[in-house]
Amino acid sequence: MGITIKDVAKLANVAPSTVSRVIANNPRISEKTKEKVREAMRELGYHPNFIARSLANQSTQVLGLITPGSTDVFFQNPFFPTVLRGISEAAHEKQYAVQLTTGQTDEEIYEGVVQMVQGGRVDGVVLLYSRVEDRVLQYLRERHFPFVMIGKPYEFVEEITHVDNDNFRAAKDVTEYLLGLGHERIAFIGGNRELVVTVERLLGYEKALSDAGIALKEEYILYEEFLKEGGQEAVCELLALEEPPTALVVIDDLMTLGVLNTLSEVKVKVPTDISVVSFNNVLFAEMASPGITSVDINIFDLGYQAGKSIIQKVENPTEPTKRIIVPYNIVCRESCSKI
Amino acid sequence: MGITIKDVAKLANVAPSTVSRVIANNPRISEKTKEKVREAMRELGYHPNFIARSLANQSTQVLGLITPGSTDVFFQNPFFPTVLRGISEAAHEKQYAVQLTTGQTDEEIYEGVVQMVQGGRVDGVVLLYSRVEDRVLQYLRERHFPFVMIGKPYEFVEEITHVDNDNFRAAKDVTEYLLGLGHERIAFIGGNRELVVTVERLLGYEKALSDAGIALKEEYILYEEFLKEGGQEAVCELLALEEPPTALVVIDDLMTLGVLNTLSEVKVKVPTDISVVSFNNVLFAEMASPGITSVDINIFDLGYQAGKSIIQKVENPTEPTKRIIVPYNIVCRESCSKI
DNA sequence: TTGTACGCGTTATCAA
DNA sequence: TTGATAACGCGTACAA
Repeated sequence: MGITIKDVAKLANVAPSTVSRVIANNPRISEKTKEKVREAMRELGYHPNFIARSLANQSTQVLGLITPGSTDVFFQNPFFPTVLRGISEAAHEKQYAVQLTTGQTDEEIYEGVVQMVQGGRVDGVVLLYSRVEDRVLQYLRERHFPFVMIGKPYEFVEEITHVDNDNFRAAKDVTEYLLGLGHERIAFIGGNRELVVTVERLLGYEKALSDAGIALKEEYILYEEFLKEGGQEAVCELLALEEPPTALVVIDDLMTLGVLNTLSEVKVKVPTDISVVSFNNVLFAEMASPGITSVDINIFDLGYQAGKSIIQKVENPTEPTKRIIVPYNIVCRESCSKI
Repeated sequence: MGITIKDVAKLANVAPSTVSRVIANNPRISEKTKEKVREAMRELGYHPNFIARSLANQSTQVLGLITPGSTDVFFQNPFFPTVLRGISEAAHEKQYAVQLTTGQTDEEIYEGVVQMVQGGRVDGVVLLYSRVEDRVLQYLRERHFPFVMIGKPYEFVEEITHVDNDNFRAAKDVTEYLLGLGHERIAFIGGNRELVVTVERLLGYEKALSDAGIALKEEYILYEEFLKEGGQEAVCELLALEEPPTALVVIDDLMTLGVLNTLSEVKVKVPTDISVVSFNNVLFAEMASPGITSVDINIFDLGYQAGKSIIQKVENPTEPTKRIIVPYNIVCRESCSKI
């Protein structure tokens, strides 16, 4: 079908291997033949066949991205396109292509990863999430397949290259910010408790409270799905309490949107009646009314660093384990006030 | 490195070709040897190598997705993850993998497509947008490379398989809806005018007005970027008019978010002072306050159908050109009222 | 500096 | 029903 190295070789009157070397810009080829070969390539409109190259090289120049099961939820969150853009940019810089897993359920995704990996479709993968006892992670570790993770590993922190924020501190910071405003009844609305990010932020929240000498209340700690519906449910539960909180730490802007919605429905005013801080600072943190005070975790950078790291690892297998902490900063808007 | 067909063959005491046939479930192999081979595969944990298979087959089982240049804008819109999910699901059903282009600028994307296509990385591609005089489209057509498009082709409508809504009618419908509410001064806020979707919806808007005997006003037709900032700018311009509109047709929910924001800043009330209808019905059409009356274009289905179509085309090159029209429906919320 | 020959892991054709 | 053997397009030792 397509133009191959042989066609070029014939036209340029050289051996196929010479053409191959010209493509690789091998210094041991004379400038003269290089030019001759390049001319032939141009004339024929030659483009190297990646598949054949991959087979010969045992390397594909493709990165695999692994989303958590329940892709529908994950994709809905603006977090996803933003990390994707970050990874994509890093990939582009180094001429890597990017492939996605396609399953919906955990099982499908797992199968997809096995196919990607064992099928030799990708040189390395990036895990877009971190959860407790993850089968995919375990598999990748067992096979010693190159990967990096976005988020903090649940186990083997020292052995897994990962890109993360200091979520513990971030959560501690925002909780202290609320404490500083005079709040004492502060609730925490987390996501799925199997996600490490939930755990880390919860720990930060708890630390801030205990440092301040405030007892933790079990009924102030909720875990919901990473959706606006999650936020809605949480609010209902909290408002039903006999001593409802005066401030909320919500783990994700999307959930916060649900929170704000429900609050406005039941005529609870933000921030006068209740203060809210959130995480991720995606687009609608700004667009919501009131604007949401949110921790900007630099999602793009998370992706970009992860992309760079996995490529380094692929190209240099002896690359040491790394932990990259991306800075965060709190963006204050109108969702908090003194008590 | 990995386990190959040869290892399996050796263990099962058959020829490599036999193993290959077992994998393909070739009916001319006896059940007995099939079982023997499968046992060996299990024992060794064999997984077929896609790269080798691709080379032999001249087919990769990979679909390429092509985003428009200015990926940053495109990715911000919830439209993207949703189509992606649709395509992804179709791909998964047929065991296809999905690869993304990675460039930012038009030029980079174009180069990426050429690499994908000529490099033999993908069997077919889906264009996630439709614009006037698109270089990528032209390239794909010239090479007779299998592709489908989401949106209506600018040219050669009969020759390009595409998945689209009837945007003309949808825009006409919503405009007539506003007319029915008594509005006569209706403005249109479009996206980039090179995008076919902008053109189609504009035509629908114009038709509705002219059918109603209302003269078009040039100053009521604006083109902005597909971002909330676009919506903001548009509003400023419109409000500066000596006869500002009483209703707006906005081409995208994200822009509408900007519109609402700006309106609320300048204390113009929706829907009492001005009515707004929008398109796409993404998550925050519902979450905005007031809720946005928006045309649900079934984004997921757009993607799913496109995925199915490109796979059909790849697997059967003689497949006739198709045009798939995905139905839409108007979701009424609180952003419109009688004048 | 360049050419020859083989291997990468499959599939497919042709014999047996 | 199965086994040799030749592709698929490229990279690379080894030879020249």
